[in-house]
Amino acid sequence: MKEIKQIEKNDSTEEKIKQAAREVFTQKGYAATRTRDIAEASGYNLALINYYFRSKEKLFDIVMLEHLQTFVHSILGIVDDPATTLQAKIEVLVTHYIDMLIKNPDLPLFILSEIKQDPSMLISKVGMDKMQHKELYIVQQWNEMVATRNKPSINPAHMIMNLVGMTIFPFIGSPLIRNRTGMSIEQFNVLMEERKKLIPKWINAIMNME
Amino acid sequence: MKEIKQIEKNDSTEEKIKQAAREVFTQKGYAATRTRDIAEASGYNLALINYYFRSKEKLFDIVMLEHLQTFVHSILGIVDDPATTLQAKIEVLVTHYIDMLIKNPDLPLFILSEIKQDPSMLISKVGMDKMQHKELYIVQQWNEMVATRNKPSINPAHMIMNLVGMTIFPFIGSPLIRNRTGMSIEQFNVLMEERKKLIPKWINAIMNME
DNA sequence: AAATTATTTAATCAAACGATTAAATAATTT
DNA sequence: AAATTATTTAATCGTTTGATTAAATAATTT
Repeated sequence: MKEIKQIEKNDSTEEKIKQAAREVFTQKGYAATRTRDIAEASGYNLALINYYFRSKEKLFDIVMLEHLQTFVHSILGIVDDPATTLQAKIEVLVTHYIDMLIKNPDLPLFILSEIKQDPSMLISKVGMDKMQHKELYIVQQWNEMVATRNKPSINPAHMIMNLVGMTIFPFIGSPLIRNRTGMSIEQFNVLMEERKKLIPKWINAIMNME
Repeated sequence: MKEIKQIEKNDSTEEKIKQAAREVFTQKGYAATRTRDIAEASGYNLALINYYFRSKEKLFDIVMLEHLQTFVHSILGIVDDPATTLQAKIEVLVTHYIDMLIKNPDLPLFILSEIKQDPSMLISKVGMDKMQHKELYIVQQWNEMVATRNKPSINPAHMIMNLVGMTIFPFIGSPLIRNRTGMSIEQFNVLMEERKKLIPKWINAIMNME
């Protein structure tokens, strides 16, 4: 056994600081986060934060890197699976992301805000340019679908925006939505659970219209 | 004529500072914006900024207030018009918002980020709780529609999220989308122009499915 | 031309913030 | 028990930042 001292990997001090940093950064954004906030949230002190991670920016880079990996993670496995239909892929994707977003509702706004501040991060801090042209199986399936379908063609970019927008936007707009409607987080999450099944149907309806 | 000295209202120094503040705040957010940035962007100096607006926060409040008014503005006029059909209202709304977002692509991410930081702003800094229960005409039209339609009913909240998500999300995700696809802003805007006509159709297809 | 107002200059303050350091103490390992 | 490692304490440094001030200059009005 390698794990004798630390029962769980996230029991180490370094990991606990990283966890705290993740929470604070994700909730407040880089600029509004003070290193002292992270110290307080972690239960350790300022000196130790810098002892482990050298600087605020280095700690942020690590947090952001892991976040982006969380986001990209397992997408490829879903999207590149020859065993599932296009329809099934959409269902799995939406379910997967809504589950993740219910657990991490701040993630989209945080990531999109920081990317906007520094889009070069996508290629510098993450090797996100690797799978650029990988000829994913889902692309092939998409092309087959639009070919065998005798409807006016739709720009795939539109459908991706629709799919991602319908899935992610409610979480980005959640504070506003909840404020306006008086919805609780629980009620909101019930709606999100409903959307797991609804969004694929809606995408389907859009594809088969006219 | 009241406007002899200043040909345009936005020729005054106060207005030019406010404009600069709007640009910087909207692009970088409150926390990442330094008062010195606003001074530089306005062409005036730090002392004058504080001379006119007392503090960074006061200036921010004004900017945010005007932004929220921009967002809410004319919605009521569209949504509460008894002369137009529900379908027509959706078309006008989408067109109106996409036009506005092409001119102000940073607005949604900025507003939603700052609202998230301080949701109480919606009622404190803006009188956004006035038109709370105003029994808008569009609500009546919606109820009529779902009544005369013999399809399974959909929670209106879902449809609003879909409509707003499909309209606004592309602008929020624009930096990421453009980075991934290599799209230029012009190409992106062409897509957004297309969506003016497409989104109402998609909403329609969703409403009439099953 | 004189008076008033707008804007700049430059210096400065106080507080906040990222970061470092050295020494003290606690916890763990050997 | 001794040695090593982890963490705290507390002080401090240098910089940034929001904000203020007083005096000088420019622009506008009277």
